[in-house]
Amino acid sequence: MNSPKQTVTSKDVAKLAGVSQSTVSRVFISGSSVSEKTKQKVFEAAKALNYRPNAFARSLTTNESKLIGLVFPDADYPIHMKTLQLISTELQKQGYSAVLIPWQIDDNDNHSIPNIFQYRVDGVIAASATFNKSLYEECEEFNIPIVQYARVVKDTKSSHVVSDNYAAGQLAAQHFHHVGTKSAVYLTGNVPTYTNGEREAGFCSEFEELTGKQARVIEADYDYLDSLDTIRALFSESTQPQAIFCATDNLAMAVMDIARLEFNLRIPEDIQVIGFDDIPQAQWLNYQLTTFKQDFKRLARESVKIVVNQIQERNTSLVKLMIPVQFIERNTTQKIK
Amino acid sequence: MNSPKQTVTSKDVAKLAGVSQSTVSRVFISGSSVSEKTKQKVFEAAKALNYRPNAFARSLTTNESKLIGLVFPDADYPIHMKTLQLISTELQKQGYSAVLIPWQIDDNDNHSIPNIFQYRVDGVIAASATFNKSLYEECEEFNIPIVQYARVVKDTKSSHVVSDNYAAGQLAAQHFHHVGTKSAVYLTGNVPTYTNGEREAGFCSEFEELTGKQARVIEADYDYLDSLDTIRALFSESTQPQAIFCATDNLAMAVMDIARLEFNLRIPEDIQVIGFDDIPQAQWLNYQLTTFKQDFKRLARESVKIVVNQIQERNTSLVKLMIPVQFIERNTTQKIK
DNA sequence: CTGAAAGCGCTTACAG
DNA sequence: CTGAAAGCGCTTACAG
Repeated sequence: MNSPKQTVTSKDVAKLAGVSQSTVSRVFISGSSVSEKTKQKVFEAAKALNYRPNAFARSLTTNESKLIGLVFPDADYPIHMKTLQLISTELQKQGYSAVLIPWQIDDNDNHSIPNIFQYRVDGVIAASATFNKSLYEECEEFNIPIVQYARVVKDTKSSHVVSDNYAAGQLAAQHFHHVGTKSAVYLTGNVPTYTNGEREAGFCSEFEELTGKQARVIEADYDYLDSLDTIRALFSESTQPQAIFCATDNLAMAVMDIARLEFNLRIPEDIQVIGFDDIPQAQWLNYQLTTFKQDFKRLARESVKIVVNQIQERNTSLVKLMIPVQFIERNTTQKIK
Repeated sequence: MNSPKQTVTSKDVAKLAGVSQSTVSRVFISGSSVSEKTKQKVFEAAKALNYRPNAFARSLTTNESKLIGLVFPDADYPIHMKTLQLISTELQKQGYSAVLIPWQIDDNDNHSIPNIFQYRVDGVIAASATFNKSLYEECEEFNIPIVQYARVVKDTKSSHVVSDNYAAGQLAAQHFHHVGTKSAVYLTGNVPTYTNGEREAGFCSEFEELTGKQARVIEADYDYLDSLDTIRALFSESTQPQAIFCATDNLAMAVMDIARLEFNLRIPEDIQVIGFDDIPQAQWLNYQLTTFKQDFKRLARESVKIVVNQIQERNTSLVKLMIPVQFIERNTTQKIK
């Protein structure tokens, strides 16, 4: 039953439709001048034969692949599948497909060419939080536009679209101030990222500006379990902060669990918590976490728009876009009266 | 600064290395007979020019693309990014790359050919839980092997590798029985899937076999929030089950939250809970959920192995693989004495 | 609007 | 082991 992969080509369609091969080709290129009548004939023949234009052959002549390389996000953070889906959908709308760029390209092994570049992607969207130097170099080498999604790696010749993390930090500080908070902590993860740095900077500067007191910055770990000891240590001190702004919801939930389960603290009465990301768990009965929501849909749409524009207009000017973030007030913060 | 995309071809390398174009080509095909000396010359020239073989041109002659279509999982389930990463890595090892097949191919819009098939993927791995009929039809049409990852859609000409869900159900029932449970519920989601059906069947038949009582099956919703009302209704009944086996960890955590926060039930003393998936939250202090862990690494490895084998050996016999599941006993079940 | 022909960058028999 | 040449399935000037 293993019929050999009989590929139907434009030649076959041409023969059946009684036209030349170039005419068939034209029919499948939007904007070409083909009479309605022949167009119909060709469509019929194509349908009868189940013809699909061969994208490889096409890209060989047009010198564009309609393929976008996608560096996908690190595992384990619940929000990322949506990202992927949004980007993929958005790309499809624009006539592009996504090919996955392996998360870790082995930087040492120079002999094995990262085979992804053999596919001549027209552009790259980088949604991974970790930095891959060789990727940027390759892209620059081959003049491939690259846009960073919800992240910023400095000193790279690349565009980015990112949430306004600084403003989020400011907002968190303002909220704490408005409800009378006098001491606050910014709880961060272990890997320094630009976006996280912005949150921290916005929070700390605004808190000091408003209250005259410095917010403490404590480094824990982005992983829930690995953050626990640091949080325990914090709560074991003689005086505890009145409010904690956490780099991620994950971290915020670790704080909540420790505070309530191990230190019998009430939230928000004894201690207030704000997270970042609005992961699904933030809405769970047990957490009801006040947090910030990024507009991932818009981030995806804009990222795609940017690469596509740079590809099609051969536009090399980099664009840096900042998207506002939404404050979601739930039950882990005190209400402003 | 917008240097035109100067593509370096094998011809350029040939000229620089002082050999013929076909020799250059041979150097980049493993197994071709080229003298060590010319090989070195070519490598040097290639490096100097930063040459990358053009995969499109290659696949045009070889009639294989080294591209695998990947139907990626539905959003919002925390475990899936790992899946993607594992599959992608595994593919890379085998010399393949993954191109994303949009989650929703519009079945109605027949005029717009799903452009993904213009890329002539050599095979497909389907990791989405939702069924896409046209995808299977396309694959069969074009004789493209397809393997389902951690899921089974019946009546399709496709291989699959899947966890032993039936055994997991049996194990859950056995555990409940061993600690003396007399009444149990299987709490399921809203979308019927084959894998979930297996869990249910294994659980119900084993529970009845061991205890002589029938387990109740209740349909909630895979979404945490949407499942809450059903769970509330269950706990509002006059008598409550002693144990609940949930189709997913998500569901199990909804049960726990409702039980503890709204009905003041103790877990596992008043009610036992078992989940399925071992999502990161299962280890959180607040949950410590007893659950089952799928061997995603192995699922990924086997899936890839199967497609690659079917591609390279032109092997059309379907393979159905079942991978054992690991029971992880935490604190939401009573201990066997 | 349509066709014949060249060319995209490779691989692969075929000679030598 | 190596080179010249045909061919993979398209697109795109060039004529008509």
